[in-house]
Formats: sequence, structure tokens, C-alpha cells
Amino acid sequence: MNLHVRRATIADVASAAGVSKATVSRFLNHREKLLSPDIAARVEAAVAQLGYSPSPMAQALSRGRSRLIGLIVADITNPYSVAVLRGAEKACQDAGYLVMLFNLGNEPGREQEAIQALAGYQVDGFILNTLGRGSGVVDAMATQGKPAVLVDRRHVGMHADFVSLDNRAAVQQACEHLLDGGWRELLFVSEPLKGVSTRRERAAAFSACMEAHAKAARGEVFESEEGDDEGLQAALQALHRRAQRRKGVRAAVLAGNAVVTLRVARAVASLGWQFGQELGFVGFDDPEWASLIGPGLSTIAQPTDEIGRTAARCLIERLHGLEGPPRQSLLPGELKVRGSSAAGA
Amino acid sequence: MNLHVRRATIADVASAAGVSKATVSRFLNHREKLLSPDIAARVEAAVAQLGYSPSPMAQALSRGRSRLIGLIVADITNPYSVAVLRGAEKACQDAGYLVMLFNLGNEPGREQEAIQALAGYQVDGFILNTLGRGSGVVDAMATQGKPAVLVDRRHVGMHADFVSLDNRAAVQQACEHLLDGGWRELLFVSEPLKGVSTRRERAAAFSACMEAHAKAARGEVFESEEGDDEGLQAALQALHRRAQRRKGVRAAVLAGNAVVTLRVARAVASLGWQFGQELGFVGFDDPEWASLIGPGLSTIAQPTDEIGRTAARCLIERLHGLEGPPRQSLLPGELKVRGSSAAGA
DNA sequence: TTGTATGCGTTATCAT
DNA sequence: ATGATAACGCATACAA
Repeated sequence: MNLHVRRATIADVASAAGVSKATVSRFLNHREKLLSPDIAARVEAAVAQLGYSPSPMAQALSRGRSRLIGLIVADITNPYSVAVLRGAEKACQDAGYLVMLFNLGNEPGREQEAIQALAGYQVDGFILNTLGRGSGVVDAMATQGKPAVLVDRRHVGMHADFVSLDNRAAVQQACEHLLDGGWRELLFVSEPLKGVSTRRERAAAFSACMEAHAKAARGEVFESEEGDDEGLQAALQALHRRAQRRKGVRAAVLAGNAVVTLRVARAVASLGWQFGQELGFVGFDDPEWASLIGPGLSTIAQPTDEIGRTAARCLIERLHGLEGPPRQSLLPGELKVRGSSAAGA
Repeated sequence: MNLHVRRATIADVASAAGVSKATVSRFLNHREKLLSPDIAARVEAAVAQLGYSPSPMAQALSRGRSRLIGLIVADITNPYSVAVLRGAEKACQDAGYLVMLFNLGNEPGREQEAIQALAGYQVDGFILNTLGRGSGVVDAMATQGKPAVLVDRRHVGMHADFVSLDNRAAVQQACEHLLDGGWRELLFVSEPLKGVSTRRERAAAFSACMEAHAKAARGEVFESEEGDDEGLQAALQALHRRAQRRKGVRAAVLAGNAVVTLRVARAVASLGWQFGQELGFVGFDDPEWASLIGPGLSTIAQPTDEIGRTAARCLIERLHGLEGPPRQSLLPGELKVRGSSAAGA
């Protein structure tokens, strides 16, 4: 059985139908205009019979557009990124685009490399969920001159559409839920803020919220370094002590993302505490295991799928020629109440 | 600031260096042979000055090879798939290949579509982690005539390299660990076996292992349907009763993958049981949250990264011209012992 | 050793 | 309405 059955080309179709390549191409691309019925029928038959489909590569070369979208993701290991990626990829496919994936593996220096590589394949645009430190990307983007949409993390000075969770509203909702439940001594635990916009926004919103409720509640921010389990435990104990000094006040943590949630859960286990008892808890992101830890961990679920689809749609609109200033889509989160934030007496 | 700064082409370099396109091309591809020092220097300078890099698309069209690898994954939501994908993508990048991702979203019918789409972009080969039901893929592969490597799931009759966990050895290790700990009434809980090779292999290995220890232990297999929580709970209760009928014997579950682990954990919570007490447990896959459920869930960790890298390397070897019959790489799992399988009295 | 010409599979601009 | 023909950016067989 001959393996290398060369894919049929437009030339094959042309000769099979007894017409010129140009005619075949017209039949394929501008079917409605300029068509003589019998010729159209002959071409159609030839196409069907040879199972012909045009080569996207050749089309890309000729048209300058590839129907390819470059998706650069900071860390494919991060379930959040994957969830977004999933939504984006689906939307792209539905719109007839294919996704080329480039995983940075958390190495910031590779942003340039990624953009170069993807641009080489003539991707029509980019969906970027990158680290966002430094703005090297800005110039590269401008250089390549292709539209891009940023997901979850802003890039300073970058002139592009942006889609993300509405962090401010989500933080506010979480805080008020905790306060309503009688948790009055709060700690926002985040990965190191550095330049990461999402983390900063959440931390800032937390602080603002605490100030607004300064009479009833107190709150601090703790940056948890990877591997520094002792530091986190110490911070939780300090939190607990602060709460005890104020009679009848209970302490709770707001975790900045699922990675932090995991760390906090480990620390709580080490300390022998129970969620919902010694420590209240709400965390960003809603991993499938949240309901299985202790009495269930309350979370703020992100509409990851919707974020991905929105990003893809934004980009595709640009590809279709939409002009105008950068747009911003902030999607609402959903608070999932579980045992870890149960209201106290 | 002019945006559409057309990428420099080989023609630009040629005229800048005052030579022909062919010379530039030769300088790029066959640097060692056929080189006159001064010309080489001029070309090199021109390349550097214009920041020229060849268009992979045009190269692909001309060469018939694209340095692209198509990665088809059954379900991007599955952390196992992602972990493998990560290893594979890294290995590909290291070897100078880019990955085009196609997510099936668990829709079996899209395998063909995926292969067609990817083949259109002239991918040099495929890494397949697909559903594996039916063998429609076989013909398509043969048709496209490109090498492929299967990950985790075999395709019946498919003539291709295969890499996966050594399921038989892993099951055996898990069973013996449980038996050593005094867990003598076992239940293997799997997603519906259907035609999925991994599930069948694990179930078969479990049954074989139980027969081998028939004097001391008993085991059954349960297929857990998505959403059928009652069925699973009933199966666990039946298991428990069987154990009680044999004085002093304790019951344990071996879960076929992380999805099942989650279901079992939910059921155990519903029943008010404690892992390590009323029910022993070992599960395939080692999610990050395994240590946080109850006393910690014992697991069999797969070398996902290594599986991915191996798959990529296999494929790339084929791309480099390696001939010969399909190869098979079975990588060892690692048993992580935690509280859920603690030895009894 | 270097340049010319052709092909890769399409699209698009001309004539016809 | 249809057919040559020239791009698109690159590689290469062949000629010089």
C-alpha cells in the first residue's frame, strides 16, 4: 500500500477538471461570482474525487495570512492557564483558526524567543498569558505589527486588548462574605507581588476593602515565597494571636490563587488546625479538590472558559479589521461558599 | 513609528550583500562547504544588519518539511495529559521543533479532523494521546504517511511507537503494598473500561494479581460511571460488608486514575468514613492535593515528564530517518505511601 | 565558487 | 467567464 500518496494539489484538480488553476482557485474562494454552471460542476466533481483540500501553508505564503493564532502561556502546569487555554482554543477552532502553543515554562527570557518563533510561522495574532515582568514584549509586538490580546496579566505600556477576572469586585465580595461570617482579623496571602499585575490588583483591592471596614475589621498582606513553609506558618500563628487579642474575633485567610491555597492547606495541616474553626478561609480559583479539604474550602471560581473565549473573540475581531483603542473585559467571579468560611456565633 | 516593518527576506539580504539569493541560501544551509571568505563575510554582515531570519513557512513549502510537530490530546483538561504535553513540548523545543496543539475535547469524532488540519500545515509527525476507540486513525495516518508516536493509549492495529507507564508492574506494586499492609479485600475502581487500553490493562493486571494471591486476598473490579455517585457508594459499602464477613480483614480501594480518586474521595466523605480506617486506598496518578485529603492518599506517581520527553524523542528519531519495527517504552511508576494505606494491626 | 532558473501550492493581476 | 502569469520566500539542480 503506497504510503506517500502525495496530497492532491490545485494543479491536479485543474487538469482533472480540464480547466486552469486560476479557475479552481476562483471556485474555491469566490464561488458566488464569476461562475459558469458546467465548469463549476466539473471542478466540484474533481475536488470531491481527488479529496482535494488546499494547503494552508501555501495559502499563508500567498495571502500573508495563515489562520494561525499564537498562544503563549507562562506555565502550562498552571491549571488556570490551561483552563483559559482550553476556552481560547475552542473559540479559535470554531472560528477556523488553529492554535500554535508556546510554553514559557516560567522562564521570562523566552518571551522574545516565543514571539519570534511564532511570528516566523506567520501567526495572524497572539494570545498572551505571560509573566508580564519587564516590557520587552512591547517592542517585539510593535515590530511584528500583529494584534495581540493579553490574558490575566497586563503589560505596562502595552497597547493591546486585555481580558481578565474582575479582581477588585471579586476581592470585595470575598472580604464582605468573610466579614459577614464574623471573621474580622484577615490575612491576604499571595505569591510574591513583584511586578505581576494580578497579584498587585488583588492585594490593593484587599487593602482598600479593609480600610473601608476599618472599624470592624483588620487586615494584612503576606507574600508567601515558594518553599518557605516556616514563614507561612509563622504568619498564620501571628494572625491567630492578633485575633485572640481582640476578644471573640476570628481569623481568616484570603488566598491569592490555587498555589497559595495549597500552601495554606499544608500549613494548616502542619499546625493541626481545622478550616472553619481555628482559621476561616476563602481562596481564589476553584480547583476540583477544594470541596474535599477539611469541611470544604470556600473559593472564588473564575470563569476561565469564558475568559479564554473572550480573549479569542477579541483577537479575531481585530483580525477581521476592527480598529479602535485597546478594550478591556473584566469578567465576574463566582463565590462558592463551603465550610471553611462558615459563619460564626 | 511604522508598524508593518516587512520582515527582511532572503532577497533583501542578497541585494544588501551584493550577491544572489542562492548564495545567501547556501551560506545559511551549507555553511561549511563552498565558501569564499569575503563573500561569506559580506552575507553574514548583511544578515546581521537586517536582522534576517528565514521564514519557516516558506522553508516548509520548499523543503516539504516544516519542523512542526502535531500534538493531539484527548482532553486538555486532564492534568495527566497536560503533564505529558509539557514534557513533550519541552523536548520538541529543545530539538528545534515547534508544537501545534489540537485538543479533542473528548469528542472522538474529531480525530480525523485534527489529523487533517495538522497535516495541512505539513507537520512532520504526530504525538497522539487520543481516545483510542475505533481505529479510524490508522488509515488516516497511513494516508498521510507521517510518523507518529502513541502516548498512554494504544490503537489497535496501529503500527507506531508507543510510550506509557508500565501499568502491569505498577498495579502489582500497589497490590502487594496493600496486601502487605493487611488490606485483604480489594476493589479496583476504574472509569468504564470500554476500549481504552490503559484501563483494560490495569484492570487485567489487578485481576491477575488477585488470582496470584487468591489464598490471602480477594478482589473485584468496579466500573464507575460519571455522575453515578450512588452506584459507587453502594459498591464501597458492599466491599465493606464483604470484608466484615471475613473476620479481621480490612477493605481497600485501588483507583484507576485521578478522576476516579476524586470520585472515591467524595463517596468516602459522604459515607462519613476515614481513609486509612474504614477504607484503605491507593490511586493512580499523584495530584498535588493527594497529601491533603484525610491522612494523605497513597498514590502511584507516573513519570509524566519523562513520558512526554520519551515520546518526543522517539518521534524525532523517526523524523531523523530511524527505520525499524514499532518500539515500546514502558516507564516505571513510583509508589508514594501515605496515611491512606497505613499498615493495620 | 557563484549565479540562473525552476519548483513548492496558492492567490491575484492581468489579458483574452 | 476563463486562462496565462507573476508573485509569496525559500531551496536546489544546473549552468557558468
